[in-house]
Amino acid sequence: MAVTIKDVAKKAGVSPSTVSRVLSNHPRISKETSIKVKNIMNELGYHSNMMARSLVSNKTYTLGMILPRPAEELFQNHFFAENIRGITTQAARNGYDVLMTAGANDSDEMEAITRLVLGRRVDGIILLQSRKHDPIITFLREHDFPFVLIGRYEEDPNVLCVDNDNIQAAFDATSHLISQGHTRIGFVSGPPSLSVSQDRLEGYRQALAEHQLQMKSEWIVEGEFLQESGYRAMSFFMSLPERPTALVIIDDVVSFGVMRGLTELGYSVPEDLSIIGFNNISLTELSTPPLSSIDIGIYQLGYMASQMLIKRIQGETQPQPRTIVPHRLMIRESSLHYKAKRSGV
Amino acid sequence: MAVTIKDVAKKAGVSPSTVSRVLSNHPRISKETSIKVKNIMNELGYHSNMMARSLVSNKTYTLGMILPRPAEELFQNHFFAENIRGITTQAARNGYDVLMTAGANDSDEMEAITRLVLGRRVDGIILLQSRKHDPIITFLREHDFPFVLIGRYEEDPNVLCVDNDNIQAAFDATSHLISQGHTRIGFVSGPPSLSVSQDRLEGYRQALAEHQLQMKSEWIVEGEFLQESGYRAMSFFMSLPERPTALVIIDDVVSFGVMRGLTELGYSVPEDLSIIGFNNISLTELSTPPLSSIDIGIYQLGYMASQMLIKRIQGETQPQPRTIVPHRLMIRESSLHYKAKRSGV
DNA sequence: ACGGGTTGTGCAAACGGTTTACCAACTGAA
DNA sequence: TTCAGTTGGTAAACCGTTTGCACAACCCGT
Repeated sequence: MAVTIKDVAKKAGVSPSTVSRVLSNHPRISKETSIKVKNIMNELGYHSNMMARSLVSNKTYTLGMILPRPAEELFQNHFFAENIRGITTQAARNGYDVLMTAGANDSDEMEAITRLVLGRRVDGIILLQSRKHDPIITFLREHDFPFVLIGRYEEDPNVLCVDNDNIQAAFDATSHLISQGHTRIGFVSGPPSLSVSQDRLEGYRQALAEHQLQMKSEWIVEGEFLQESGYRAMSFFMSLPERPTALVIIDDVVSFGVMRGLTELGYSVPEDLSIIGFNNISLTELSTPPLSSIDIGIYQLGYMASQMLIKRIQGETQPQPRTIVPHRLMIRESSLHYKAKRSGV
Repeated sequence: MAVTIKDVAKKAGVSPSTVSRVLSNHPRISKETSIKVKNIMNELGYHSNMMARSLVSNKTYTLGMILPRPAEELFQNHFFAENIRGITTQAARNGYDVLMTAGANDSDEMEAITRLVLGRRVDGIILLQSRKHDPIITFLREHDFPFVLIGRYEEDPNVLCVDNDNIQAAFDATSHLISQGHTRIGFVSGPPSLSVSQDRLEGYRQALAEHQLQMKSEWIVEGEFLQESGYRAMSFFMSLPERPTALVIIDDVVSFGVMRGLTELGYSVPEDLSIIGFNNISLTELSTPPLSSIDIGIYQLGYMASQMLIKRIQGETQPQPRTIVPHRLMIRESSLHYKAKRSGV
């Protein structure tokens, strides 16, 4: 049905091997033959069959990933979309495609990975998340299969991964609030088991320490990456005899919960409470007031992961296993003008 | 390196063909042999090579799609993420994976499609968008290659597609406002060239007509799917001598522009102006007040598209080429209690 | 005991490429 | 003239599966 290398060969009066060599720019093919064959290829509309090519070359030019299961977190959709855009764009630039597969549960997922790896469907894998002692990572390491993790894997420092410097990011966010004149700053954290929570808390600590500011344990609360957590944290803070005047908040969605609660209680942002969140989701610009946030470069995370993986596949060794994607402060209304009001302007 | 069908055959003392038949549950393989071979497969950790299998069977069990290029519209990320989740989940249920590829420009994209189709990398394609007289669609039809479009294609009624009933959706949104006691209802539209804009406007018209309500052309404004468009529309409406008391707005992001503008001018939603948007993006719940919206079932759109495509690939004929995904009214604060305030409650 | 239908399995030819080994013809230097 | 070294190309093996055809062994009714 489809036109094969043999059809081209026959029409050009050469052998299939010659056509193959033309395709791969083999040095020992004459200019003349090459041009002749290429013309015939165009004429016949030849396009090489990737399956056949993969079979013999053992390369698929495909990166695999598994679709993260729908998480409760609102942030997920944004992260997922931006991330995949970064991954796919970079892959495309290097001639790779991205294969996505889904699993309804853990064993499904494991089976999917097995299928991709052992079935030789992909050349490498990008993981969008990991658990402690992740069996998927164990599997991939055992088979010495190329993969890159977005995030970080405590158990094994040799795992290739790309991540943010969350300590520094929180440090910067906190410092920004300090620079706005705040001295009483609280922190709304996520689940304490997550390394993001730990790292951001640490950055917050360091910034306060550097400026010799008071750090009260009651100004640190933990929650989920949900709006409700923000709402609850806000209620708590506002009930304190000595309130913070600004908050560093683990995630934008949580920040929205805080903002909403404040509005309901008749307080205003940033005058009564200045806030800054993390992740810079698109809604930050739309809220009233617009929310200051740390942009963690989600697209870039995907982009770099893709790049690292392709290098790894092609045998380049990485100088170090971890790549850090820089973050950016996106300062908006929610964390500005505090001083202005205080000083009566 | 990897364990092949031959290794299994050798160890089991049978021929490769027998192993292959065990794999495909061929009826004429004895229970005995089947079990023996299966044991050996487990023992050796055998997994069949998809490339080889595809080569001979001419099936890849893969659906292809091209990554939409970053659009200006905020809504895109949410749509993309939900959509792909639907597509991939349904695909996985049927044993298919999804291959994503990206193109930086039109010709890139065309080349990518060619690669997937002619290179026999996928069994079918899902298109997330289309242009008028889309060359990609022309190409696919010419090659009689299975594909499904999310959206609709005016030029060819035979194209398989899945879409919403936007006329009905806008009808329902408008009717809802009417049921809340509004009689002066405006419409904020998108680019008039898009069929979404046309259809939603039509639904709005029909609802007003059914209730014999006044339809003033100055109560209909066009814009982009951007916040600014909403802001501008709002300014315009509020400057009119005879203002609408409620708005049907083509998109949630636009609605946020309206809400923000109203807040800035000291008006309040829904008391001064009730609004309802489309698409039900996640922020709708987070805004103050929460925004009423029409949920167009984005996940479902992807899910159905995937299903249609797989059926088409497997040779099932569809009763009709278009599938309509039902929409749902998500009523929130922004379009409620209008009457209540009017009557002084 | 014999032919005809099942059953269970092996052989070998695809599928569409790549790649190794090999060869013929042409250089050019000794 | 001869021999070694290029240059341009062919033939055949191979990648891992599937599958049509052949065939032996059995089962059953006559």
